[in-house]
Amino acid sequence: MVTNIAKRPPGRPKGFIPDEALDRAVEMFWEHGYEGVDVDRIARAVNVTKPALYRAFGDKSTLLLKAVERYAITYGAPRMAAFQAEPDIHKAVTAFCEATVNTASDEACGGCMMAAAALGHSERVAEIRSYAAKGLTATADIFAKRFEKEMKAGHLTRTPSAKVRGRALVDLMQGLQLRARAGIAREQLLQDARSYVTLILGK
Amino acid sequence: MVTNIAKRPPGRPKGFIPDEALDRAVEMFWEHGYEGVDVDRIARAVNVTKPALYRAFGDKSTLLLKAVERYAITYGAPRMAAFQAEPDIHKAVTAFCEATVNTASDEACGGCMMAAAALGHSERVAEIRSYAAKGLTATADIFAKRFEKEMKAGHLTRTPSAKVRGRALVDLMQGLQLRARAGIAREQLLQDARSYVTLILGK
DNA sequence: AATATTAGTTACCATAGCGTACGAAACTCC
DNA sequence: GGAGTTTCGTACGCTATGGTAACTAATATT
Repeated sequence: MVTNIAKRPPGRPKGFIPDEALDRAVEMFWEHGYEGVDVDRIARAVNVTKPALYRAFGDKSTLLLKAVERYAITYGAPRMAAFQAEPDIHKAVTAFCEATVNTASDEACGGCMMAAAALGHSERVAEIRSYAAKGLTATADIFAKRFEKEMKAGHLTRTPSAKVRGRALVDLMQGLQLRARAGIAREQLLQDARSYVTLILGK
Repeated sequence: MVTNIAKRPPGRPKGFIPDEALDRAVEMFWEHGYEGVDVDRIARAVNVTKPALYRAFGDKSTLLLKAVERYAITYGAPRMAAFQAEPDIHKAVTAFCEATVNTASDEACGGCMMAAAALGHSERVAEIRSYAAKGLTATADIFAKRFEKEMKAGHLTRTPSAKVRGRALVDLMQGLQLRARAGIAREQLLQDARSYVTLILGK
C-alpha cells in the first residue's frame, strides 16, 4: 500500500466538501430553525448555488436530517468520548454538564439543535424524532453503564440505581438547554448544572 | 343586583369567543408548530374566516403569543393548583409528574407547547422566550417554596436544597416532555417520572 | 481528441400563505 | 327607523421560497 490517495471518481469534482456544507447547514438550522432558513441562504454560506445542494442532498428536509446526524457526530460524540476518558466520575460528569451548558448558552445558536429539530416540523420529522429518541436513550445507557461500574467499585452509593441516574442526567441536560434557549444566563445555568452533579452522584 | 348579564357593547357582536379561538390555536400550534399551520386553518377550526382572526388578534405571531399565554392558563395553572392543594408532598410531586407525562404523551400534541414555541422562530420569539423563562423560574420557585416548608416540617431531608430540588424538578419535566415528543412510550416515561420523585424527595 | 460522467449555474415555474381593501351584515342608541 | 359602530366574508395582491429544466464546465477513460 504505497499511497492512500483515494482514486478520483470520474466526472467533475464537487465544488465543496459535503461535511463542511453540513456544518454550515447545522449552524443555520440551529440558529434559525427549519422554516427559518431557505436553502438559498445555506447555499450562499457554502459558497455554492442552490441546485448544487439539491443535487448533493436531495430536498430540504433530507438536508436537515443529514445535518442532525452531522450534529450528533460533531457535538455529541466528542463530549461522550471526553466523558468516557475522564477516570474521576465527579470530574467526568461535571465536565459534561459544563460543556453542555456552555455550548447551549451561545448567543446565536442556543439550546440543543437536536431538540429543536425534533420539535420542528419538517417532512422527515418522524425519522428525526426516532433518531433523537435513539440518541437520548443511547446516551442515557452509556451513562448508566458507567455509573454501574463506579457503583461496583464503591465510588458511588447504591441508590439511586445506575439507570435512573443515567436518565436523570440526560433529562436534566435537556431542561438546562431549553432554559438556555429561553435566555437564562449562563452563570445561573452553570450553577444549577453543578448542583445537579451532586444530586445525581451524591456528595 | 338582579342580573349579571353584561351589557352588550354597540356594534355587531363577535362571531366567536376569543378564548375558545385561542384554545383552537393552542391545539393547532401545539400539534403542527408555528410555521406548520396557516392562519386560514386556525380560522376554519374556529368556524370563522381569516380576516376575523386578524382583526381580533393582530398578526400571526401575536396569535401565537396569546395562545402561549392561554396555554399557561389552561394547562399550567390547574396543575400547579393541584400541586399546592395536595398536602402529602410525595403524592403532590408524583401527581404533578404523572400529569405532565400524560399530557405530553398525547399522540397528536406531544411534548410541551411552551417549549415548542420557545424553540420556534416566530417574529415574537423574544417575547415568547422571555415569557417561557419567567414561567420556568416561577414554577421552580413555587416548588422550592413548598420544599422549603416541607423540610422545615421535617418531612424531607436537609439536602439537597429546596432551590436545587425545585429547579431539578422543572428541568427533569422538560426532559421527559422532550422524550415524549421524540416518541418514547408513555409507560416508560411514567416509570422514569416516578423514579425522579424519589430522586428529588428521597425515599 | 473524442466520449462518458458528474457537478455547477442561470433562469425559471408554481404555489403557498400572510395580510388587506372593501362592501355587506348585525347590533345599540336616540 | 335612521345614525353610528363593530364585525364578518369575499376577493385579491404580493412576496418568499421550494424545486427543476437546460445548458455549461470540469474531470476520467480510452
